Amino acid sequence: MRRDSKLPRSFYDRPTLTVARELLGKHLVFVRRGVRLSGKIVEVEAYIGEDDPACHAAPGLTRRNAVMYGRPGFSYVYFIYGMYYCMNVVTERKGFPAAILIRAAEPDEGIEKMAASSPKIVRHLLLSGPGRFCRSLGLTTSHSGLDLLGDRLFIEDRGASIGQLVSTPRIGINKGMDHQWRLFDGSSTSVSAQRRK
DNA sequence: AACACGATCTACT
DNA sequence: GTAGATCGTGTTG
Repeated sequence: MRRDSKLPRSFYDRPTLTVARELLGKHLVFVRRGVRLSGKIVEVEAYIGEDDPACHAAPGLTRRNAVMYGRPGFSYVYFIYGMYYCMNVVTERKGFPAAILIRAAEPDEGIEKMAASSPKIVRHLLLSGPGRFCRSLGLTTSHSGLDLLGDRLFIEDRGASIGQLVSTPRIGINKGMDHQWRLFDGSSTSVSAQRRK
């Protein structure tokens, strides 16, 4: 596709909620073994600073969350529950820990490859849910800390739009429930399971 | 060195 | 609706 549509560093170097809102409708691309795998982002969650109790940076700087304290526009992938990976996009200036969890996308390029990684998952749900998203794409902690302005993992603006912006509390956490920092496209059938308010 | 738990998903009742 | 899988990470001793 068009290489000039790759999002610039300045896109990520802004308030996290602004970046999160604008990430919806953009296409995330992962080049695996020279093959493009991609999907249109339809669901994200924002984790902002050490004062956000649900953010991995709440305990302060550690080996694991270090990339969140770095420059914006890098990937942060972590391992959870002994078997899943979750991918985030680092935002805001160097020194301020914040990131956006990619929770779901609508499969686009490389759907057959994704299906091979996640057999018996319906097409439109191959990238639905943070764990499945990484599983279907083949993303692991070895892909953490990658520059999203590089050629292996990046996000493109293809001018796509989303149906309807919806915000709810974040899922799967027991702290920081006072914020509506989960954003998704209410008209997409690829958004992860729980849709309650 | 030992321990409790987690930004999840699937299978099963 | 709920339990089980399965292990890196941060904390405590």
